[in-house]
Amino acid sequence: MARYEQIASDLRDAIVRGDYRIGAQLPSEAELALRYSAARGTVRQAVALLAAEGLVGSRQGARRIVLGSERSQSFAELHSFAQWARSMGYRASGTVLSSHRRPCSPSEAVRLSLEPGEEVLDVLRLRRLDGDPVLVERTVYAGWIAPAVERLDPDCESVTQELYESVGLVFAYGEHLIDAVAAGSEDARLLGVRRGSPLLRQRRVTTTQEGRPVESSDDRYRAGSVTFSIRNSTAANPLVRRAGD
Amino acid sequence: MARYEQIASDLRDAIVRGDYRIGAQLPSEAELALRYSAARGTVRQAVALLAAEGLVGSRQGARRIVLGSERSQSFAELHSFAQWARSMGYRASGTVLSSHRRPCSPSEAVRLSLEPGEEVLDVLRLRRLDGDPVLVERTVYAGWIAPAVERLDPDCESVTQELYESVGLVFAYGEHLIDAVAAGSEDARLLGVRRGSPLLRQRRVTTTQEGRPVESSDDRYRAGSVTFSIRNSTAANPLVRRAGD
DNA sequence: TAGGCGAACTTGTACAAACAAGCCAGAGCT
DNA sequence: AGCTCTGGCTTGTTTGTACAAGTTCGCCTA
Repeated sequence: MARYEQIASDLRDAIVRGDYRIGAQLPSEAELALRYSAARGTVRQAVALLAAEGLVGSRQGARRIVLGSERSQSFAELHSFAQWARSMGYRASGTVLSSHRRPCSPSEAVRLSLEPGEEVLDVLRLRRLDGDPVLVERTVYAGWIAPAVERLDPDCESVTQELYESVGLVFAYGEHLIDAVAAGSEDARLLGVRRGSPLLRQRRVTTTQEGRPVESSDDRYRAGSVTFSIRNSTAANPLVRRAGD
Repeated sequence: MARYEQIASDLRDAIVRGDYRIGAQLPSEAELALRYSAARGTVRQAVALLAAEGLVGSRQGARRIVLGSERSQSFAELHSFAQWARSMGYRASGTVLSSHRRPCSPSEAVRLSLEPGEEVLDVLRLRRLDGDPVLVERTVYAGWIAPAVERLDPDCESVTQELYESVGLVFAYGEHLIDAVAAGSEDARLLGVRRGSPLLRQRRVTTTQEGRPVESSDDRYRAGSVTFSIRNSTAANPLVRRAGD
């Protein structure tokens, strides 16, 4: 673990613990540098990390202030339903309802950087939290990873983790589109809600460290089961609004 | 504009223009430093900016790669419906349907850092895109900003901009919770959809540069009108999943 | 008392240097 | 052909320095 990560971690703990309340000022960079016997640049990297997490804000000339005190989860926990559920104290389970290969559509070819007509693997999964159906996942995997996905246990808890352990695949980057849709008849049946009831939809494309697209997925959460949370600032602006389709 | 912002801007333009395709490698830091006659640290700040936007990814030892090629909007455009709409080429309008003062509830007192029972301003707005009703906004403003809000034109296009011009108020930080809900009868009537149809809900709390909460809002978008988009990576992880409520 | 001014403090930007750690391709070997 | 290994390249981390730019607060003055 790098020095700046240690410092960030230490400060984060202090904030989460309540040593610095929301709205309070953080010590100056010079003071922190002295306290941790590090150069000012190193301290800046540490607080930049906290700023990116939305825990602290800063303005030139004024002390940094604490904006929030909740620990945000790691990328792995965002990406993997199972890992997220576990960290929140839930018991996650899931079932593969169907899985078959087919040629990719033109739009999928673009999204996954495939040749037109190349083969993909289409998987439908139902995911549960503490036994309750919560999420319908329709995932399209690029052909090159399909064999590894097909070898997975149909009731496998964490696909992300299994793929890492079996073939060393790491999900490194993701793009997410979030909107609301009405439940179709299949969605409704699987999630145990009425047709037309609201679902939170997350469409995502995930790529490896090398930038190679792995999967494209359409995930639909039962309303009320899951909320997405984002902190932003004039400096860091990850969340973007788009016109619908 | 800082040197590193110029460099970032230049690289961003090149990516958006297509000089570097998705999946292609960026020049090395040393080469960029030479090209721009800047120190390596300055170049690193520039590419860190692009990485935060999700345009490029990086791994130690290997050249940086291009992940996306779409320009993402600024914070102002995220926060202000009107500014976002304008940048996308839409015509935004809006109407205040009701506006009244009342004592704040205990939960609002916590969210807005108010004393229990302190006065707040409750505003209901309907927003349109090219004339079509798209968004119902239920906003609670902290008492100290209420007079300025009440002075606004009821059909004011951009609240954010007006508040900046009239009292110099800047929205600097925001926390957003995104989920899906069914339209209530009021929502349905205002948006012209059926009761129970899906809406994309964005609850947010916005604060000033000093970390002082200004407003807490419950915004409901008609399904299909707006999509939220986020890029993330193992390094930068702004988006977080939460259990419902 | 209200306002203006300035000094001290704090964060932002930029440069330079050095070493660590990981990636990759080509040389060389089996 | 296929494998290993090594050297060069590239990004990551840390330190130190200097100056720019914005904030804060006390002091002085009108």
